[in-house]
Amino acid sequence: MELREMSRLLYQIKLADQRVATSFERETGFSLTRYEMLMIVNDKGVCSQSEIQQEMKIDNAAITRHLKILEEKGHVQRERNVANNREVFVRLTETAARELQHCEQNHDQTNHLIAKVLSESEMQQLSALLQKLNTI
Amino acid sequence: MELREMSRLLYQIKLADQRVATSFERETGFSLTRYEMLMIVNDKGVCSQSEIQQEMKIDNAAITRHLKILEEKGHVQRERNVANNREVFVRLTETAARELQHCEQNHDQTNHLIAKVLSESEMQQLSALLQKLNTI
DNA sequence: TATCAATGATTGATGAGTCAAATATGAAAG
DNA sequence: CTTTCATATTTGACTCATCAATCATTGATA
Repeated sequence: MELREMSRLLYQIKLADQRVATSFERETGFSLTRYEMLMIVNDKGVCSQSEIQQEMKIDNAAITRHLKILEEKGHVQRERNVANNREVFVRLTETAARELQHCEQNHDQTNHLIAKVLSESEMQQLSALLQKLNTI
Repeated sequence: MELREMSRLLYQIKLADQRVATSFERETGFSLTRYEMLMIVNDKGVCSQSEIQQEMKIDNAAITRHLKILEEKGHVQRERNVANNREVFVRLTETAARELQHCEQNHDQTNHLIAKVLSESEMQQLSALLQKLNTI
């Protein structure tokens, strides 16, 4: 593949990301990144910021800043690990846990933005291709 | 598809975008967005900023700012359209045209970051899926 | 022809990410 | 013990996007 085609393909990824992220935010009220972050905390129960960082693969600075805002909004609680004061433990607040559940329940699977343009199997295809890309 | 899976998929797109864009920049010396912008100007010969905007589908403000920098770096020239002073005409400089050609020629197709993880047909598959996503 | 709406570009404020440097704590070794 | 190194988080400076507001120009119209 020529460089020109390559750049078109990569630029398509960028556009898709932008569109899809803003649609997600409009539909759920959470930014994609923060939703993902909250779900990770939810799955783990309690975890340190670097655990979140490892799962999300974004910069630590970004993690700190998101959590600061999520804390201000009352979505998470943070406290230093008494056994290791370097670490900060993060957990969901109950209101956030409830809110996320509602989000999940209200989510109309067939009517979701993406479901309108991609079938289930296409989504799986896409996921597999992206997974390969994410090994770069 | 459940909301949780959906958010994972969308987050994969975000990560892929980030990785791929930084790799592209490392390899070519141009940011993906600016490379795309320069190639569009190259294809069109001379064009107004709003033409670029329509092709790239990013905010006009971003266009203005990129072009300002590309002009400072000597990659493009800009001048008002005398027939319509609202418009700014953009064209590549000769040095930039040469530089882009070199870029294209030096591009090692088999060894490119993405070629290492995706076959040609997978790239086409990906492109088709993204095209659908970009109709949202 | 004076006004008003539409068009094209720009600017300012904000959000989300990066990297690099700073801080704070803990662990290990002389 | 105290120095030194590693780990975890935070902060600062920067880039690239967005939206909303502004400015300049053009064209239509009353």
